[in-house]
Amino acid sequence: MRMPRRRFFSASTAIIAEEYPGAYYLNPRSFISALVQCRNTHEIRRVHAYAITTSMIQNLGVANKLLYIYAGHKALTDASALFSRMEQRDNVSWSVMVGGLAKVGDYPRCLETFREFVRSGSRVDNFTLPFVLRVCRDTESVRLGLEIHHLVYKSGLHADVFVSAALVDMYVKCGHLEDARKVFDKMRNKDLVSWTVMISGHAECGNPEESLVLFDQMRESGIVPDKVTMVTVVFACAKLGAMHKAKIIHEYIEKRNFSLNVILGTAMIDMYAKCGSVVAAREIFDGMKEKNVITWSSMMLAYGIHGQGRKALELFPEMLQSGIRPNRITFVSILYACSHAGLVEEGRQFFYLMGREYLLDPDVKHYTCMIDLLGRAGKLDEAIELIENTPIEKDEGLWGAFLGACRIHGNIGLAEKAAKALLELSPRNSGYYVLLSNIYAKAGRWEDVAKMRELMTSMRLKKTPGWTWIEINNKIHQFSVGDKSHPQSKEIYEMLKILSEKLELAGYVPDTDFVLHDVDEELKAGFLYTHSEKLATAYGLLATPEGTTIRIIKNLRVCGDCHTFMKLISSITPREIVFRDANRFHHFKEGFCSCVDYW
DNA sequence: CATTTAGATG
Repeated sequence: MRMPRRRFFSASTAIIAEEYPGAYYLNPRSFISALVQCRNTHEIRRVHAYAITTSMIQNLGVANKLLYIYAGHKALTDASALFSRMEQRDNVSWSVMVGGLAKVGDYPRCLETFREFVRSGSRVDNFTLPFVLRVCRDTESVRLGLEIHHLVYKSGLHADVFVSAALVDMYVKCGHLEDARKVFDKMRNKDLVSWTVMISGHAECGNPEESLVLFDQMRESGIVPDKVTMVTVVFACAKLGAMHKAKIIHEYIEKRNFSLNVILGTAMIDMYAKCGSVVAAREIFDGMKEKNVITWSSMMLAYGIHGQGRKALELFPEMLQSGIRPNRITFVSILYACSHAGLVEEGRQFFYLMGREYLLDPDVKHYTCMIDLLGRAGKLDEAIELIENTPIEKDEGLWGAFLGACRIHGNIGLAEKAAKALLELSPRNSGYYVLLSNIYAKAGRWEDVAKMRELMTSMRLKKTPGWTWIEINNKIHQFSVGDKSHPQSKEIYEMLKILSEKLELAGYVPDTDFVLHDVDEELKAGFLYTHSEKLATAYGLLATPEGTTIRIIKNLRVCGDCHTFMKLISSITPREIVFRDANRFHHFKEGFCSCVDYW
């Protein structure tokens, strides 16, 4: 009878071999191959035990591989135990330990191990440095990053792409974009990873336009993007909100046959939603084979920011049907959708459901949605009661939502309460002073408005400059209040003049409550006419053929007067306006806005 | 025997 051929290259073989100690023929090479096939910590431990009984553990390659495999399964306790018992260690052993600790996020021990490594007199190498650089990923640890950067230069390792790419990544994660750029510019061989890190860094630090420029430069330099690059580019597009660019990126992804895996697909749902097309987002969603809880939550949020709360709610049972359990972020999306569509009862039900059915304790984000939901609906007393009775710690977002609700309903007493809390939490954020000031202005309390202004001046706070931009012919045009820098500025202002005359005939009265200063009405109206969102709208009307949807984006919340203005534009011209503000989308059509005037 | 980059939160 022919015996089946023995396969030595599997964990099970090694484990069987353990029961047959005669199987001494396993050499280090096959041992390592066997290790790679272990599926869980339990199997690794059995092979480890066998390595000890056969003395194979004395082989440094075997021991290092064991360390590596333990680390790969996040079994750092096992790895540390082995590491501390190893009689000899080389750079690989140290690197694997440092890397493993960094990966599971145990930064203190990672750093401690790295220091011990340096003290042991070993030379740091190009493998250890990228690992230890992972420890530095916030503004506090950037000092250590600088130290390591210095070490890199002293050791001459900056020539290594892995080391340089890790340095670039470190600076980006710490928010030091200029330093990242410096290292990046000096690289000789800029690799795919360092390009990708630069692209995501710019998107995260508020310059997504530069991300897209870098993406083009990367391709020009002959580097072919991979899935990860595409995710970061899609993320940049979402930040930018540029529909035209989004379509180009989408076409590129299709042309290059990138498979729509769950991460890329989810990023694209978010991109289309934030570029103003919930329909396109839904198409991506429907076309995805694999969906996880993040995919579902993103689609619900997409409906939420477009004010289509009911559709977000419809997805919930479908998600359960497909076997996905909601998590806390799913509930943030759901509650957000409820609040932006005025679905008070539904929101309440989900708020209780999350605790009762899914045993998720609502956190400050969920409370914020509830405050927003109740506040918009005018239930300010109920909202403040919820705030005062909750055991959770209240943050800026929560009080900010409440203050916003007080503004809508003109409740000065509660607004002052919210503002007091906010100014304690964040005394240097000018937005809250402005908001409170607007509330005073609306009530005609000009003395209080003046006080707020004085306070801001004495603290040297400035209003965050508002800017609005519009994408025309694949180019981005940006406007600030009173802006005259645009080459077609003259035409834009003429257009605004014509529009305002037409609108006034249609019954439009400028709502001067939205001007901070106590100046006479005519002058106030003058300020209003040059708000950045009006300039961008006027330019959109000028530069695109009739009937084209105008898509604009603002970095702050839309001004109330501009909101009225755009509603009227959509009634006197055959235009739809899709407007993204810092908070949500407004779809203006035939005189109405999808937000039903709550925002 | 080892190395870096990825998606959702008023």
